[in-house]
Amino acid sequence: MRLIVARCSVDYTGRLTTHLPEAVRLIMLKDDGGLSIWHDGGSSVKPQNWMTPPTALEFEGEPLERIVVRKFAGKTEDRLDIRIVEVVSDVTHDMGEAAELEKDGVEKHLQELLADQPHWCGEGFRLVRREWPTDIGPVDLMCRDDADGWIAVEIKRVATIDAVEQLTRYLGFIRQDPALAGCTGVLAAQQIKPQARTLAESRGLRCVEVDLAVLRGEREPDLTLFVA
Amino acid sequence: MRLIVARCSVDYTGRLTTHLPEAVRLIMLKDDGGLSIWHDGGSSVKPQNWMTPPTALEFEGEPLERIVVRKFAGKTEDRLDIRIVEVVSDVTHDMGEAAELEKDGVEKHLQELLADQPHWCGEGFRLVRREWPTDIGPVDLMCRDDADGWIAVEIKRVATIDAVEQLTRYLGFIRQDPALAGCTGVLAAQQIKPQARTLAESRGLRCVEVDLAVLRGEREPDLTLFVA
DNA sequence: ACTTAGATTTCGCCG
DNA sequence: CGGCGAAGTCTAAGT
Repeated sequence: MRLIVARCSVDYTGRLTTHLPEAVRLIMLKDDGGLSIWHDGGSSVKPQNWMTPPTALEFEGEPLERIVVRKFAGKTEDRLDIRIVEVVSDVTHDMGEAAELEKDGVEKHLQELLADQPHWCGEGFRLVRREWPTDIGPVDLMCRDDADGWIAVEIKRVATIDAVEQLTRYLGFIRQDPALAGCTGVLAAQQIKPQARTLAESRGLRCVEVDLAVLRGEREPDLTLFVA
Repeated sequence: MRLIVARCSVDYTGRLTTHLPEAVRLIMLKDDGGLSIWHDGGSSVKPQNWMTPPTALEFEGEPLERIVVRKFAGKTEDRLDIRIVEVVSDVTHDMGEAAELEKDGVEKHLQELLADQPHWCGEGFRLVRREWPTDIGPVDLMCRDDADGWIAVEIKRVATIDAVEQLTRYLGFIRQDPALAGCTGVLAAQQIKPQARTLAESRGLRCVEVDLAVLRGEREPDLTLFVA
């Protein structure tokens, strides 16, 4: 990884056009051709300008006066033009092997756990299939209950009004099939916003709050959940 | 801005849990308390871990052995624990005044261009007003056609299902006015996702794809657009 | 302060 | 490779 601290101005043309006036900035150059430009002010997590690989880099001048980064995204060319007035620092570090981030607790895990134990979504539920396709995208789970009724389940980490709208849309398409005309909906989430719950119930959709630790068998279910 | 290159491992707990095994990484510390952690592999534009300001930073050891970053987001604490095995480099640069990014070509510009040339949204369209107010927010454009019919236009750079929902909500409120009960809807965008088109057409909303370069008069319109 | 919508969103999965 | 949905989305604007 090469880190250049330099007084520079930057112009980008591609999906849009941007300009950065002259200032001291950090230019981060990765081995794969990725590049990002940073300043102390502004966003902490998003660069002022960037280019994702694959890129073609061009260095001009000694000392460095200009870096041109090109990328061919479809039919249009993306181009980043860095004009360097003064190089403050220019160092390269070998960071060795890649070390990937291990994540735990995202929506996918929740879906896997509920697919294995669909009874947490409703008593007697059994899984028919995950990612049940509709014309406007897949429903997370399609289940049937003791009475062989169909239930579409939408899973979220945090369920907002958008999740209710999403499930409603799915049901609209699912019910066009006469065999599934009686399909009902369940919204399952670690957390359900009060407004989402209100809207869901007004539309006849059931809401279920699930606990990741309970699904994993790491904790006993809270009995009050069954009373509520 | 402080740039630390160090062999370290990182643990994050907050909205989820992540772990980064030991490797050489760049730790970018901004003056406002923002922090991000980078490695040569992986994404070019997104850090492996980060914390947005406001944060509370704690430095331990001389030489540096540990950095703990804390953030209080509501009732839960976000925490980033950086264990440093070896500091390779540790430099600080003063980058001076902020220099903001000037952008051109985002959704707002598309709206300005279509307001000037509403006929791209539909034949014979003329603009009544931009940002036509409704109870739940303004519609991008309100137009009338040759037959004096009303048309609400929602503009997006990329139109997804959300854009269809948004236009549908607006129309629901607009049509409450008896004078506008017959108002129809048009979704205008540089790019319309297939599912958004499907949903829009199932609701009787027209879809129009527009070309920024054509709107600016920089390019001739593609005649096939009129045939389709 | 909180909500809503845009973003050069980025990222990952699945067709 | 393209479409689609999630993201520790982030961020800016409006209320």
